[in-house]
Amino acid sequence: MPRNKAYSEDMVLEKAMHVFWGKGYEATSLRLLEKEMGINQFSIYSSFTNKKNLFLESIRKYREYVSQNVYQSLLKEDAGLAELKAFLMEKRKNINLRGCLVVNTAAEVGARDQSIAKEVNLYYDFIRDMLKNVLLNAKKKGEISPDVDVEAYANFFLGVMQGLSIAAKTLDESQIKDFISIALMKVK
Amino acid sequence: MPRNKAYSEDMVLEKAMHVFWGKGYEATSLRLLEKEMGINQFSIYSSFTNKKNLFLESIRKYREYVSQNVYQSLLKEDAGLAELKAFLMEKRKNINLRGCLVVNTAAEVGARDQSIAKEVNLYYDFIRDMLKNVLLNAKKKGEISPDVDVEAYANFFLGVMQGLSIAAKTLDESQIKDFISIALMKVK
DNA sequence: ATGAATACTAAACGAACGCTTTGAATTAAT
DNA sequence: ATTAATTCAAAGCGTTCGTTTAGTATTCAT
Repeated sequence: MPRNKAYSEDMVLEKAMHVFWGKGYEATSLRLLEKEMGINQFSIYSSFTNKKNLFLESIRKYREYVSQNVYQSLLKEDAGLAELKAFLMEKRKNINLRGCLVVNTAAEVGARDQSIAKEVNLYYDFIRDMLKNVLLNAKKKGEISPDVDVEAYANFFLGVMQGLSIAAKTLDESQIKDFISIALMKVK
Repeated sequence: MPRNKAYSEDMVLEKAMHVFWGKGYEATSLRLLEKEMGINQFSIYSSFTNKKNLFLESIRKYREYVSQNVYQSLLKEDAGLAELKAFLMEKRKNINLRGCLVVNTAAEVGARDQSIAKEVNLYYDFIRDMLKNVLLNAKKKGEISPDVDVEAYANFFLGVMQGLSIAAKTLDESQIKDFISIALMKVK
């Protein structure tokens, strides 16, 4: 009986994610979302309840997005130190002025909103797990010493990536190169 | 002839800085500033022109504030590696949930507003210069090898501090300790 | 074809926004 | 005392905010 939706919720969600990524939570208005998502406010609310929930879903979508478009090489089952080095070295020249949606969110919203903070933590758990797997593989391959503390180094590179997201907005390419090169010297 | 101001512009500016530090630029309303600064909107505008200019002046004030309350040990003429280690190690337990005003600003506003971006850059020049001086002193004292690239390591620690500001909002103390400890390894 | 259910457009809601103006209160030199 | 300058509290400017409502269009089982 019902009429069919004229849009894909998944596709308009990805568009919303890009808007939040570029402008942040507060500065993104529903009028802009309406324009960029290509559907009107009624549809936004009927599909995503309200602005905050749309934002929360955008963060989840972002995790999916970066898995496929940013971290794909590090998420390969057997990715090791070589992949980590290649990733960071390539990242520093291909800097994204929008930084990282989750870092931006942590900075903007911080711990002020619990549901958002929770989503941020889930994202970092995901990145940390990925890094732990990479370091474990590096050990197996003999790329790093067998007595490297994997958990500690995962937290180190997580911190480096957080710094990199800010540095990408404020430093120039050669300064970022310094940062990455020295960070990579810490592990062997 | 004129009546005297009932408030100190410098003191209300510092109060404004703390509000922006805690809430960010967009989320801080003039009504809240009015309340926290203890003066009314007319006075805010007659002293600081408009919200954006008040924000710019708050960033400048922040530089002055951290010089006296955060980085004082590193700004001492002869501060070296020992001071840097002590600073980072102490910072990791005394984490500030507000993070760093300038990192928050970089994440929130990014390069969208030129006058704000310029103020952000000035702040990082200041931090980088401080770090360069620390590393130069460390060389003189023999705490690090004479062929350490001071410029590069200054950029490295700048990146670490940017990461630390985000980590302070998202990671727990032991994870931050991992980050800092490894960052400090092998500066020599 | 009809009826029930859902999707869509467009307009509008009250509240809050950044910002400006008004007018009375206060000051200090004349 | 008068006068000119300045401060301050309060109200109000037009705009935009997130959200909702009304009314119309579309779909599909009967």
